Amino acid sequence: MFSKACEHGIRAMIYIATQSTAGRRVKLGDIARHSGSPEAFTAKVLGALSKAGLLESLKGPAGGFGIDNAAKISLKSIVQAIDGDRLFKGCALGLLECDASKPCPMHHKFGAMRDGLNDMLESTHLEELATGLKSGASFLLR
Amino acid sequence: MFSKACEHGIRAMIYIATQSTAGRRVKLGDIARHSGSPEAFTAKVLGALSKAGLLESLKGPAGGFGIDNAAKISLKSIVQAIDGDRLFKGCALGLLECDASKPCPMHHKFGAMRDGLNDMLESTHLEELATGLKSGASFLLR
DNA sequence: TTAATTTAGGATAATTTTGTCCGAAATAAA
DNA sequence: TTTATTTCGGACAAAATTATCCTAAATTAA
Repeated sequence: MFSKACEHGIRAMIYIATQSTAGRRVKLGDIARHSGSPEAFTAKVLGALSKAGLLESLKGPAGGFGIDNAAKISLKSIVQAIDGDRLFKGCALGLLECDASKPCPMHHKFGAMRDGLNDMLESTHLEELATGLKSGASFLLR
Repeated sequence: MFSKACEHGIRAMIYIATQSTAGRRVKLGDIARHSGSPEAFTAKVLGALSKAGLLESLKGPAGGFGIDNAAKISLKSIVQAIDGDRLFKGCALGLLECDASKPCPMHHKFGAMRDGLNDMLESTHLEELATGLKSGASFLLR
């Protein structure tokens, strides 16, 4: 469903969100450890998320990554920043073009499902996921 | 969402279904041409589907591939034969284990969406897709 | 039996994705 | 200023996926 890069990215973002009270920064090593992702690869993904404006980063001692508006960051924005639009706009059967006027055989059946995915990702924000994680209702490492 | 192999496989199966009246066989070259897939790679995928019992194949002149129960072949059975269970059982965030008793932060939100996907793939059968294609309501090449 | 046709399957190649390594740049503190 | 720390970014490596090639095996027909 999501690429590995995206899975790493989402997990990292959720962890960062749990730690980002009052502009506090989290270091890459911490993030990788607590989100179960390889450090160097996570750095790449966080770079993309930072470039997309979903994350603040600062170099040097006392530097690190931080999120200050977790309530406004949707899962969709993260997925889009990493995996692009393929999940939201691409044809289920891989046709280069596919729309209601000249649909692939799965187009209509797929549409409803995709709308559901889209709604879910748009309406889910980092803050609620971070809250669940902090409260012990959910987990990042298994 | 689906792997390329799976996209090729579904397209090929739909085309074969449109041609499979009364035990008629379709040749690989035909299938590849009409479903817009690379021939040799499609051969691999069809091999897997044949091994899974979703498809009959016969060697030699007058040989080829055929489907005789398109009404009973669901999209899900095709996806499972090629991509396995990852889409239906894997954790959205890539955790090795993830269930309601110790869920990842996305587990519950993801569940509803996945159920929708599962239902759609289970309730959609080759026959109806082939019918749509034959009638000109949908297309395989673009 | 021989020849032609067609799938099966293994080896190999190309591409993409995933992941690592390392030096440069920035920043803060001593 | 120097040193330590940390992200940034490019090059590189490994693994998975996608795709091709070629020979063998099966089957049909001449």
